[in-house]
Amino acid sequence: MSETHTRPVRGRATIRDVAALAGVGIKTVSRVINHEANVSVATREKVEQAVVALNFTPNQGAGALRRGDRKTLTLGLLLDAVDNPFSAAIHRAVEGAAWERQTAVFGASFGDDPLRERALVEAFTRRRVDGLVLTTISDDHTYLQTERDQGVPVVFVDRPPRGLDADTVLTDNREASITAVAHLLAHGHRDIAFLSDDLEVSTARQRHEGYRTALADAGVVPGPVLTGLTSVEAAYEAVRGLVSGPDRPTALFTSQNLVSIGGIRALHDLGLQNEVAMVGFDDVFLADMLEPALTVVAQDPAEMGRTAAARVFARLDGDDSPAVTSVVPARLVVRGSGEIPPTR
Amino acid sequence: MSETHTRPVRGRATIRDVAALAGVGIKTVSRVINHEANVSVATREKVEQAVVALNFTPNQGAGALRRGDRKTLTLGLLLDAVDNPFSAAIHRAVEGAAWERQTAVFGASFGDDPLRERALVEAFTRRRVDGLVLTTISDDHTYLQTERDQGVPVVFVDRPPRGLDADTVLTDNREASITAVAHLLAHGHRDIAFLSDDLEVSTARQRHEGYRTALADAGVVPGPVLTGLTSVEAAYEAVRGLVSGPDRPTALFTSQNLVSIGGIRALHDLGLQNEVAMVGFDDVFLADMLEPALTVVAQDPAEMGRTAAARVFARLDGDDSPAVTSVVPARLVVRGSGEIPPTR
DNA sequence: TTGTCGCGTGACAACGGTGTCAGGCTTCAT
DNA sequence: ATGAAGCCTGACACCGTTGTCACGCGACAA
Repeated sequence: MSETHTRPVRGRATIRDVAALAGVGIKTVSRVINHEANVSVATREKVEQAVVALNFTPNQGAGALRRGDRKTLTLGLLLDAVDNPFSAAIHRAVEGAAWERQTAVFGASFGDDPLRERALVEAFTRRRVDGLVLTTISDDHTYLQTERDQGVPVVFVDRPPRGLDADTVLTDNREASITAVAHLLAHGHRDIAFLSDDLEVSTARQRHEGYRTALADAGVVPGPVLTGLTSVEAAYEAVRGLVSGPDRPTALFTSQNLVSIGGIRALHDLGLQNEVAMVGFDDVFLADMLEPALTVVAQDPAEMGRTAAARVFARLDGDDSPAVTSVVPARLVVRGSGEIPPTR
Repeated sequence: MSETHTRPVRGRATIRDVAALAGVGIKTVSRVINHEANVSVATREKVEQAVVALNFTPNQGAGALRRGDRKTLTLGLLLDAVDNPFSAAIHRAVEGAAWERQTAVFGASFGDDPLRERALVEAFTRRRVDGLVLTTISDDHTYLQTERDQGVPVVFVDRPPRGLDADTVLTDNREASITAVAHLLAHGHRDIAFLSDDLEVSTARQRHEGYRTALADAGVVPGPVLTGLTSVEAAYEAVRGLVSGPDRPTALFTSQNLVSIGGIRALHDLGLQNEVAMVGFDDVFLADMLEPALTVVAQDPAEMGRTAAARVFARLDGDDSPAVTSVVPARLVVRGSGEIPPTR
């Protein structure tokens, strides 16, 4: 036992301080805090007392550095925005799954900025996260190949990767949109507008495709298509303009939650909420309390998050089968706004 | 220059690999990646090329271990639930502020569980976060004193600490509740019910206190008080029972966002939404689109998050003035439900 | 008795970086 | 010519932990 070690007055206790106080070697302390075998009961108790007395908390970063597996018990989660309800539901699910594996989650928002997406991934890399769960905005994900080469599993949620073959968790946006539009068609609508955020985003493209497919299958001519609506305000103005004209469509398919909210506001302000039918993509809080209540195709973000987390951890546990794409079903929630008959 | 170092085939490039490839010492590589002065242009370029060639990303954890300040550029953020809109808004604001300081944020939810709160703080500690921003559920925060002794700044948001003197960011719940209740009184109500989640939570207690104060100041007898409503369903049932009886109150003050939602549902289901006045605490998505639209006292969670982040970073920058409590104003948003006149 | 084995233990190197320090080389004033 | 000062550079120790290995000891079989 080394007698040279003196506990510094300030600063956090280290394993050496514990060893000195307990009168054992540092390796023995390491054994105790990691619950390894082959430590006598008496020694274990001495060490545990010293741990409590010094309020010792092991430095996980230092451990990760030395440990063979080099795991930091940390996950990077990239989201559109942590305060978007859809993203937040994914976040909660991933965090819940991670917690069971003693893993902490870095949550980060890229907003609409592909540069920030990359900067955030690099920030995660510098911190040596064990895995990445990504919603992305950039249109080329080859830059992530390096990470995968280093053994860092990458799972995409909500939007598929481009230029990279990786695990992906998606809603079938095309199919769900077909359901939404078919619902409007079944209620007699023949003039259905499509509103979405940026068509550069793959989900918006697929929803648009579903919209066109459903109409084509029914032999109906597409209605007005308004895209690039990246905020509630933009959607509000777009819908306001759209339904104010003489040839207003009889129904709207708002293909994203912020667009739906803007659309609802515009219809309410114009007193048209019972004249123009509407189906939204994504459920929103209180949608059932509106008059008319909002009919939506609801994704299941919690399930998406759970599935994504399960994929990452499966990869970390050694699953090296080919990349899989999981499709989480969406469901039509009929509430009223989608069943308004055409008025013209 | 050491010729003994060979780049391993697998695994991530280290500073040593870069040094070997560039033909310089590791310390010089360190200088380049940290943008230190006194490196010749030629050397700098050689190193930069090697960094790119090997796809080198420094291991921040390893650096933090050795560096004097010992900063991990990491923050721990504890929230009720990352998918609660109020919490999520705080999250976004903290993350935004942290990003400007190259700091990543661990976001975590404790649900309703004080044990999990402590476990999460310990998980943060093990990862040596630079600071903690906490919304809490436990009723004794003395356990955090250890962290502060180690120089980790702790800032409380939304709910004040107990048994600890620390920076705190709050809404003036008492004052905001007085505003809400005074608004109902001004519209002629004399029978106002109070509904809240658990009174063990300090915010709920203060809101209750504001309710009682406003009534006492007006010489009005308190109405029914229903507490412990910790879910939308519980609030729904409580309100349903409350307004179904013969002596139903003429107005409700629902002092938390989930309680408001349950209350709205109950009133709508009974067709009483235009008979019973209601003011909610906390704004909710789409509250302005309801009929009647919901009058609320709205907190400003984004501002709370920004303020909390500013406090943490000020402390990290050496501010050692006494703990401050910042009060973020709430504002009354008049929309309709709070202006319904008493019907009895 | 002797050898083998397993248990409990600690010395030491190593993980990937950064702080310290000293040495070689210029530059420039004395 | 001599010295002082400043720039550029790398050797080396060290941050806090875990992996490896070797050692002493008691139990037990031969």
